[in-house]
Amino acid sequence: MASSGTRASSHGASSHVEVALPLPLFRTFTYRVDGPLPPPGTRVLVPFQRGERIGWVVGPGDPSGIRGIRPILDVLEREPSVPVALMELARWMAAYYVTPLGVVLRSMVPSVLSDASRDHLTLTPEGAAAQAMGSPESTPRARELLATLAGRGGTATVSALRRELGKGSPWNAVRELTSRGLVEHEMEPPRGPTLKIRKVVRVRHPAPDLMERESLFRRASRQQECFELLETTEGARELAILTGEDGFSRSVVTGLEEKGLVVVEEEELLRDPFQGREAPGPPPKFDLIPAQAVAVASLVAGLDRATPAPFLLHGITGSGKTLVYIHLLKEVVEKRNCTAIVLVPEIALTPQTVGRFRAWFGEKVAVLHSALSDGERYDEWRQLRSGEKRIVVGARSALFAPLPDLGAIVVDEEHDGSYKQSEAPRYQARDLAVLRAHREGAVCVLGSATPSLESWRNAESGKFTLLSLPERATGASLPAVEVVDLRTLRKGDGRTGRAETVLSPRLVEAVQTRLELGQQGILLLNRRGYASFVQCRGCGEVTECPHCSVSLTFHRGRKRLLCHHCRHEEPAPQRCPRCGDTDLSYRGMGTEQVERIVFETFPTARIARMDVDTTGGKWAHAEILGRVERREVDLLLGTQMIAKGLDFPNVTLVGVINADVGLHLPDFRASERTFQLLSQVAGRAGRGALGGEVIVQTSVPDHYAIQAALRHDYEGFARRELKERTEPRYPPHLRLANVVVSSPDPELAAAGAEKAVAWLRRLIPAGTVPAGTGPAGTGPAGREDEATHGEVEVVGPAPCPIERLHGRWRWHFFLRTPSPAALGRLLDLLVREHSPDPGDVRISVDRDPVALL
DNA sequence: AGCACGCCGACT
DNA sequence: GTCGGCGTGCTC
Repeated sequence: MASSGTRASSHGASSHVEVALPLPLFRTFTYRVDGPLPPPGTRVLVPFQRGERIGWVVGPGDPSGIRGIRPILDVLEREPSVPVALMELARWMAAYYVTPLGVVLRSMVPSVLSDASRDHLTLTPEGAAAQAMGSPESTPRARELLATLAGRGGTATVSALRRELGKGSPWNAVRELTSRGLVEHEMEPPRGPTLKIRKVVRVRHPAPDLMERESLFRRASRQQECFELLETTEGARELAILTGEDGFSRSVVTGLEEKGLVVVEEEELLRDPFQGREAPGPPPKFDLIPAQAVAVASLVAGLDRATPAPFLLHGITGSGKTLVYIHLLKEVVEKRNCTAIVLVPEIALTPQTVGRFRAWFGEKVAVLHSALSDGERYDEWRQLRSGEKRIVVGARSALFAPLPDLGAIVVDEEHDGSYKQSEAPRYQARDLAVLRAHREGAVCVLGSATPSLESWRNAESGKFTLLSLPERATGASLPAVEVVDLRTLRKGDGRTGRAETVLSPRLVEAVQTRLELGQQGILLLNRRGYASFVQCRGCGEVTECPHCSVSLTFHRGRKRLLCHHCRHEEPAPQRCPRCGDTDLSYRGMGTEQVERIVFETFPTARIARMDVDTTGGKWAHAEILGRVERREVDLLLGTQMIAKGLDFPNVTLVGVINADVGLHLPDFRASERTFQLLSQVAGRAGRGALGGEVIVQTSVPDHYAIQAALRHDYEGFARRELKERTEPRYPPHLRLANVVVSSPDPELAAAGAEKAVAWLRRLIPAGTVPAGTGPAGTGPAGREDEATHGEVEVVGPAPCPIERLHGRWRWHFFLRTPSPAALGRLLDLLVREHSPDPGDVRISVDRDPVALL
């Protein structure tokens, strides 16, 4: 589609384009194009150094002053994979998140579209012979390569060999060996997007008449049967079915082909990720309650504005936010024939959520789920681009869906940390949703029971329009929340693990009641594994990860110690590795241990545990929830992944085993996250007619985050938390960037951070008023032109809270400012102009960080 | 990132 | 003398 047909307007002569490559280079490259100029957003194959790479055309190129311009090798698509609107968004992201444009573009398209070419090496017979004789005339490096290649069965990619050989480029050896005819070097063309194909046998027309049949088939009765079967199935049937279930051999089909009666065609198949999964039922017949109707009316009115202000939909758990979204989407998709994006946290992409959208919008919905294969993802993406599917439901990256005529963007659970990408480009999808909607004139709704303080403040300042759903749609009230003070359970005995300190008498009683009534309960503990550290009682030694400065978590099921950061694992020790003592204590209780204790306490209860360790398989997650839904489970136990979006009316009890996990982390958002988690999980209770209660166990019952959660008092929490963040000042009162300097060498990391800080401080004029002393409530400055570096304050450097990660030592510092423009300029200078000391020192910038660990 | 070029210590 | 270690600079 969109074949504008004006490609003949090229001036005949060759011209140039600017190409962005997905490499850590803050610049673009100019290439010559012979033929029509591909428009911005088009993927092209270009020669780069000694290889080929995929990049995106980002605009016309200027060849003046550049020597050795090379021509592009191929235009990879007729229609840009990145439409104009998204290209502009990409440029904004590149600048704001200080990331190369090509890296941003790569993150916007399905991964199959940016898969680069690969060099293949194959051992020739001569090469195999030479290798067998030790190849004395080769250089050592070439000999090594020859042996490695032989070890891999005679063929491998250069990058695989480089990994195995380590140290330095293998290309000298490759050239030496190819010139002597010992290996063959082939460039595999970049794999285009793969389409799933099925073979279909189709009757050719016109079909033979009866007379002809007589002579055609004669004694070929199987051919005749096969042909006649085809005629009864509208002239076509899948080859695999004919040769499978129908029992015809392939030679029968071949015979028909040779007689010219049928053709075997390849047909493109769309992979449907929900194929064979539960078919969505008919839409539930819910009427909107008044508050929902008001919200829908405001949103629909927004559709009529050219650039509607973003909406914050603050609705308590169970208030029916999803139904509000659905009514908005119906208006957008059905009445106005526009398209829409629905972002949800990854974990909420269960059949339960997805099913609701599919029930209302059926085949118009594309679902982008992390469990999709690359091919499935690509298929969904194509159908969105073509306009065949009008709604996308997906995690973070679904924001970049190439939808024409965008009408609305919904960000559900907008406070959720998973909207922030933790690798480059480190974007915040919620913020980009607001931006994309604004630029495309679409309505943006951010929904949550516990909005992020950033969004709450935007609502208070009038930048966002606040919509409230203060009551549950079913009329049910929020469950009563009760606190159990863990300190009173542990008098004089600090040991954990004893059943009565894990499950208080009060919680045991409440569970018991549920079991007797045939109702269900949810138990939350936000800590995986059995014990978060193993300590020797003799010498106090705690086993740490060899690559990270964190303790290893004991996983009892696997009898191993795991690092939750780098996935290092080792066998669980029988004795202390330092002093040999066999008296080891397992401290820091996790879900595995709670599962054991719950089982011992309630031997007849049917228990399911859900955390990343039990949800390995593609659908394991959905399977566990399915069992809960069918009431095959009495108690669901798990980490935070059970706190979101679940809607089971028979769940009448929520128990929080230990609310303090995470509350004392060195992160300014620790309280906010605790409040959100408690509020979300409490919202799982009493969603049906049966009512519900919540029991929260904690050692700090007076903490304001816990107190506010008890009272379901979001606004009270927000007021208090905003005050807590004024001294010292933290977002949302100002903007933050976290700069991490890392190296395998601790000295280099520290020195690198010091050097970067010194470099930045030289740019910041002395004596200017530092950020943070201005009047409270100063919003993100719109005074772009006046922005000076002086408005930015450097805090640090210091070692990161986790000093060592993946074998690298890490130091970090903050940049704080009320002026995003000033911060952006300073960061841009840092990545472009500042060069770290020699050695393996890396600097990474995280703008608007969500977690400082 | 990935590659080439260039300049210094321990091996054929 | 060479191999290859790493620092430096470039990639259209």
